[in-house]
Amino acid sequence: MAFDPNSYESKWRQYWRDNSTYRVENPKAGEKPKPKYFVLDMFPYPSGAGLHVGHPLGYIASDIYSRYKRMTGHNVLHPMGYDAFGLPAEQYAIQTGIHPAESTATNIKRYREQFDLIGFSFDWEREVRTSEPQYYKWTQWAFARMFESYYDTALNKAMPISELVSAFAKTGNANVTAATESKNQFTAEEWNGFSRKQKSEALMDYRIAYRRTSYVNWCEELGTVLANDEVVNGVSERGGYPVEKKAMLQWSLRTSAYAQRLLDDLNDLEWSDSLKTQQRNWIGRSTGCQVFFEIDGKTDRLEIYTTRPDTIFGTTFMVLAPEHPMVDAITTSEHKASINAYRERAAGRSDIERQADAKEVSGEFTGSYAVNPFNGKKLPIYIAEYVLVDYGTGAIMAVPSDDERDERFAKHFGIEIIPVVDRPEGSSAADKVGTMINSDFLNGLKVKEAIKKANYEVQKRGIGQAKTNFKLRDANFSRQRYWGEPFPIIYDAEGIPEVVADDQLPVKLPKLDDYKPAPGGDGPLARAKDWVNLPDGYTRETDTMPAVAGSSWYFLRFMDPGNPDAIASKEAMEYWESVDLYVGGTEHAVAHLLYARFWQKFLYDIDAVPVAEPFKKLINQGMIQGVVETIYLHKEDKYFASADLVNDDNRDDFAPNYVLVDYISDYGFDDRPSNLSFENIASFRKWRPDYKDTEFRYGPDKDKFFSHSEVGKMSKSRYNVVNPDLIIERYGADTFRMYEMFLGPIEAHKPWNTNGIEGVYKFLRRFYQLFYNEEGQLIITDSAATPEQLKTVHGTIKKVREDIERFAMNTCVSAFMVCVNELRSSKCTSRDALEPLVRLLAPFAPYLTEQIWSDFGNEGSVHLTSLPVHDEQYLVESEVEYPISVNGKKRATAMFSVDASKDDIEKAAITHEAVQSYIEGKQIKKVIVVPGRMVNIVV
RNA sequence: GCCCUGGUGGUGGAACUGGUAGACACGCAGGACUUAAAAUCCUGUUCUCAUUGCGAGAGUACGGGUUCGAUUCCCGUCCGGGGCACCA
Repeated sequence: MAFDPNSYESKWRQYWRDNSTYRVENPKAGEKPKPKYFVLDMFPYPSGAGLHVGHPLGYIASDIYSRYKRMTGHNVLHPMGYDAFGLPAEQYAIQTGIHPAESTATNIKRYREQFDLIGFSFDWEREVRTSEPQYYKWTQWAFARMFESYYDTALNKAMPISELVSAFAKTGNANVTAATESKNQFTAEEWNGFSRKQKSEALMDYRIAYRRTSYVNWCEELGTVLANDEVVNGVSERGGYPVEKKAMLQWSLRTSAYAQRLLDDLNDLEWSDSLKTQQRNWIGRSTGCQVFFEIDGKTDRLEIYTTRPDTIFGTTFMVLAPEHPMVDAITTSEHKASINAYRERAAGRSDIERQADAKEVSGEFTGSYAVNPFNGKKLPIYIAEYVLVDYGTGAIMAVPSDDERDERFAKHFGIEIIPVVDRPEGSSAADKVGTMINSDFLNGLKVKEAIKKANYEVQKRGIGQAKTNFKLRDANFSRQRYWGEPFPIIYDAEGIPEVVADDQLPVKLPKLDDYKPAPGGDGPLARAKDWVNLPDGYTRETDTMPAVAGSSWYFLRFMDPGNPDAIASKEAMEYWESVDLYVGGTEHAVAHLLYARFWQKFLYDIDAVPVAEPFKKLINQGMIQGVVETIYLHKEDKYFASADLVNDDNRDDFAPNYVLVDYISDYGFDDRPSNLSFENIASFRKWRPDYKDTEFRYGPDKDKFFSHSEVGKMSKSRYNVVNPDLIIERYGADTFRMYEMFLGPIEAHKPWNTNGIEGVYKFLRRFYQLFYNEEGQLIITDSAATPEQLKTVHGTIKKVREDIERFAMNTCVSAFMVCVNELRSSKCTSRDALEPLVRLLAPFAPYLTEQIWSDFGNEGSVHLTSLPVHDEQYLVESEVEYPISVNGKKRATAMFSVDASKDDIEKAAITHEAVQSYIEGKQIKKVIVVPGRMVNIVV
């Protein structure tokens, strides 16, 4: 019987399922547990398109690693679940009326089939879905705890809000060390005199989950608010709809309070540098100085933030953000009209418009002046868009000599420029080098010393202090959507928010007939009157949580998925602790990973988890890209033109149309441009009946109709999704798995092509043929393996183990190929040599190895055996081949015994026949012998 | 603009701490088997020159440097990919 994966793969799929081969147990009380290892994949959003060939890349690598760990004595937690809340299912529901839960369940079923097909070793008994009430109960529970906590900046952790309440009652808020943006001050007497409502509002300024009016990214088309990272180039990431700034009452999480810890704890993680840098940039720590400037003729002081207090003598004007709260108070009557016009214009402009002319200089004078605290100089106060209201204090001291933007502004408005740093040639202001000039007591100091001195002086004179700033903003946590977690929040008749009691959780989503947003910026839940209105005049919050909520802690639930009393039991948490290896794409480098780290730290603070970081080691798999194929439709004459008829001059006359990639021949070849054959054109017409009579115009090459080909993301809308099912049907899952690994390093981005898949298929067939004859009978014998064969096998064991450990699955595959090629040419049939190879290959090709293992007459799965260990004795060489170089250029090779002395090797090398012509008549200056490596003769 | 990455044959890639550049695979060329094709198997395949045989030289984006020796380390330039972007 010839090699035929289809003949056995489905059998083993069923076997693994029936026998729960991959079930993982938590250790029982009193039992001495095996060392644990937690391998996690970023769980997918179950979209309607199903898995494409890009998704499994990371899953396969982590599956191999999990199997490797399992076979080397570890208790491996390797679960999978679904990030099941999200926008697409809801939009689909709006279009079709099908409940998101229903379409999501359908999609999940499809995903599961595909997962099973590929042969992943997930423990499906631990599956989680973020949209299940028993899961989101704990999302709500964590939110409730955040509502009931504040961040103590002295203790550097979250604390119960009740402690803050008693502190307020005793001493007011003047001395509390709590993270807040509020400037309100109140005494104990004032606090005690507050109404319930006033107290509630005051506490909102401190809660870690809090509600405030903030400028948010409002997307009218989607009817919801979006987070900054859901907005790309001023349009929504999903759908590409315009996004505007809007002031709305929104739930937020005080992520900014955790900025320093999120930054510090990065250092100990085994993450790539680029990823850590991305997180650091996002957190955006800067150290500077907060300084108060008096305003001429006013009692109010203007607070600014600068990283360059040394340049304070170069300040020639001040700038406020247009939205700055002090603008009204300082604008003089004759400037009111123009200031208001400017502010209106700024408010009406979307981010994309602002960015488009970021280099444009605009601004408006308020008519007021600030006073430089060091020299009393009067400084005109402007407002301008280039100062952002939500960074620092929303106001700056402008130093045109040492800031590019200030310089542009000063030149545009004809404002004085005073040089204060004598910079060396070729350096810029950002380099912070040079010597201070025109700066009174700072003169003669180097910039870095001057910064320290200026900080000191500011503090001494009581006009400010050194301060650290972060770009990281609080997370906006409200969405006006249906398909997300309801907030565990109710409002009493006065509108005071309260958390829903723990025993009332989960707050389940109500049934709805219409998923469209309700009018007035309310979410669809506002339509569910029976659900919203509670006895005693209470009402429910109608916003829902964003998609990041459920994914911020799902890894914890896998530790103890069914637990009704906690996220997971204490024992389970202490045993599994955190994720040892996390594999996923870079698209989640910032948002998901940052939120998950924040969530974990909060849970750590309230003693709900034992460690403060969720993911010890992280590997980013690259994206497998698709080929995007387009053909050109003439806009006026409505015919399709072959790509060779389209050039830069007439390109605008054509509208590009994506073509289903299946209809394209020859893509991926440089010398044979992608094209549609006659049959393909017929298929295309059938696929798009609206074009069934459209003419296809050929270019000079009359045989072929060319399409335009480029590499791009695989997506349903580009019709270029390659489905793994078809590959598996043709070659089997083992080939698919190994081919994806063989494509290259796991982190690399690469376009999908099947050019090399035959090579991997051939390899597996040859592996099979080592064990079976053409009739499908085992041909293994008990004859002794030769030393060469044992060397091959043990060398392979050693290399594969090392390469798995450093996640180099591609070189593992080639090591297997080399091994099989060698054993094949030496006609190896020895069980001693071949049996370990079955176990070694098992993590990569689970189906074939299981079949061979069973044909060997073994009971039980090969995947529950142990990985072979290499025996060094088969690898020791008596002789080593040394390259002999002359002046670094290899000229000959020679064999030397491993224990040959340096001197012997040197002597033999210089008398070696092949090198004579290179050293003849020249003086040998030096001979370098690296034992076991090489010889270099320097002449 | 700033930050992070990467640049190796016709192609995907290998070379882990500086030590035989191009493993493995695809593709291509030639051969065997076949009436023929497919499949399979064998041989060759970095480039240039030479070729009757031995060979010789160059070569890891480019230009320098350190070193006995550099794909690997350092400096500069160019190009690709990703992220951030008026962050004071």
